[in-house]
Amino acid sequence: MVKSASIDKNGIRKGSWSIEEDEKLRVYIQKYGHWNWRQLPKFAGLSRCGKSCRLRWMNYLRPDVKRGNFSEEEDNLIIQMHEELGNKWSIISGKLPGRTDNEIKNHWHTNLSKRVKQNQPVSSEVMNKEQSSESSQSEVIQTKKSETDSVSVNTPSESDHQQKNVENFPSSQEISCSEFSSMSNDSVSGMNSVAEDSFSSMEIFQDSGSDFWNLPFLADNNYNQDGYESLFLTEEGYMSFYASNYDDDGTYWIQQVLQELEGSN
DNA sequence: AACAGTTACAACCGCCTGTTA
DNA sequence: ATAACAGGCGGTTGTAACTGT
Repeated sequence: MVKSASIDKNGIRKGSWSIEEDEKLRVYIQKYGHWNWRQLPKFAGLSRCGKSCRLRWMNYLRPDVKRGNFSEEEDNLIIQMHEELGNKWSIISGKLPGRTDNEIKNHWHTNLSKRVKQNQPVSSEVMNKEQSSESSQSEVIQTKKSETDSVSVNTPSESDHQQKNVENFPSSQEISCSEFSSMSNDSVSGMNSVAEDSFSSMEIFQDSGSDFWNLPFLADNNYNQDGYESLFLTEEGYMSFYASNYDDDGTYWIQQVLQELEGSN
């Protein structure tokens, strides 16, 4: 269901993400945050462009991403908001905690747009039928996914690899922002050396004039120290940010939004 | 069982906007 | 004022999985 992995002419991996890549990205962001998407893949040891990393995190790896079938309330809200706003998926996703714009967009194109075209009233009977058949499928997918996730976490070689990458960065608990901003070049080059293992052929990118999103962070010394000052978000702070934006199933928010929409009509 | 058609969704691409120097 | 950068958005594509014949 995903694009097969490939490597483009610049040595950038494209296509489906492997479990190892997911784990590298997840571990890195949970530890350091996404301080700079362009530079992140290098420090995380990923042969991906920053844009690809951002998308993977936002649409798949983020801890608050809710997966599985859409509830009737969610469907109704999407249809109603799409009537009002059109294809403003990011705004719509903002009203559906745990749902990404990509997911909503896909769901719209594969299910809801047809339903709307056919002018089918959203009958709860039909919905329940559909959902029960859908859920049986998605449950299988979910089970498979969670299985692979747990396997990846427990793979020793995988965790060793992550450990290797992460160890070279000072932990967020170990170093303050001010301390880091005055880090020695040795420390920084130590970090760079991590990525150099993965990007030893970085020179090939230097003559590329393509869009910056497609390029991994070039191994130069002109790093922006200011940028690093916001690097070390604590994991707790990061997680609490997300946690504060949604409740368990998002039902409360959906009710609120539906009320708002009804009120504005 | 084999093949064709359809569906679902992860991922890519190009463009736009906001920020910064 | 403006150019470059960084992040974000929406449209589209590719393909695994599913369904029908």
